[in-house]
Amino acid sequence: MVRTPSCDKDGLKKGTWTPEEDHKLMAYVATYGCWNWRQLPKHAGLSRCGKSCRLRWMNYLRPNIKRGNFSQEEDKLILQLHHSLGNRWSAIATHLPGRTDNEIKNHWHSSLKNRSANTSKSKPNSFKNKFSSNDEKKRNKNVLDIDSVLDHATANILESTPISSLSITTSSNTNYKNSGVEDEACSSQVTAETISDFWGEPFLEDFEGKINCTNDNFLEPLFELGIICPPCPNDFYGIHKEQTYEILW
DNA sequence: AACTCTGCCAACCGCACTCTT
DNA sequence: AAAGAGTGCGGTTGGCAGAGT
Repeated sequence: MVRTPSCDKDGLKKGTWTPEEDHKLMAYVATYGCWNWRQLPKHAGLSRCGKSCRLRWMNYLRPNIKRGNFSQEEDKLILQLHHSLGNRWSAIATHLPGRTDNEIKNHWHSSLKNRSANTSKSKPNSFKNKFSSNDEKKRNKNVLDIDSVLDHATANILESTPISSLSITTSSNTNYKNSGVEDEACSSQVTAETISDFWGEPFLEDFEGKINCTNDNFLEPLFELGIICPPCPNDFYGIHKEQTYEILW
């Protein structure tokens, strides 16, 4: 879980992310998107490798991440999918909205693997519910006040970017150690009044409220922030080049 | 109360794949 | 076609917290 902060040979920080680092990453991604994970930490003022930033964003900071206990339906689905897909966690995760491959993988190794083994031995009701109130408490022990993060992001947007008329609606729930905040799920809205042609750079806009994608990496955050929507709601993360996306603002 | 054991899970690592030049 | 860069994925590690003794 919590790793002792340390630095690698390049002076890049490793280990647990601090709230300050999360603030920086969220503010940067909310403003500029994740256009290049390798370059991102440098521009965001983070002493982290791009890989670490990507992992942190994908698994914890991204909007719409679902935290807390896995429901029985989710467990059942994971078991079914694992039976047919094997350890292809990312493929399994696509069937569980809001769950990350890492979370599913951890859940499998900590709980479902044994359950699966027990089931195969035909031992109905032989396992207890592993998610006691203590487990739930543990899961929620480090929840970040996402509103404060997004307030911070808004401040950064206003201070450092020329983006205008940007309206971002997002929700998330992120754990922190000793944050003292226990919201299970938070939502917030970020509004900025300035804009540049930044958002236009990676796209070819046809001025009819549509975007033709030329760079995959720019679209996902726009989906997640509710700025554009894909042609098909079920294709939220199925970003494709040469496809037209609708602008929501 | 103190110590040990165990479960959980955030984060790292290395490999594979895709894309660009 | 080959090489390099960037990204995604799955396996594994490390350490905290709670349970047990």
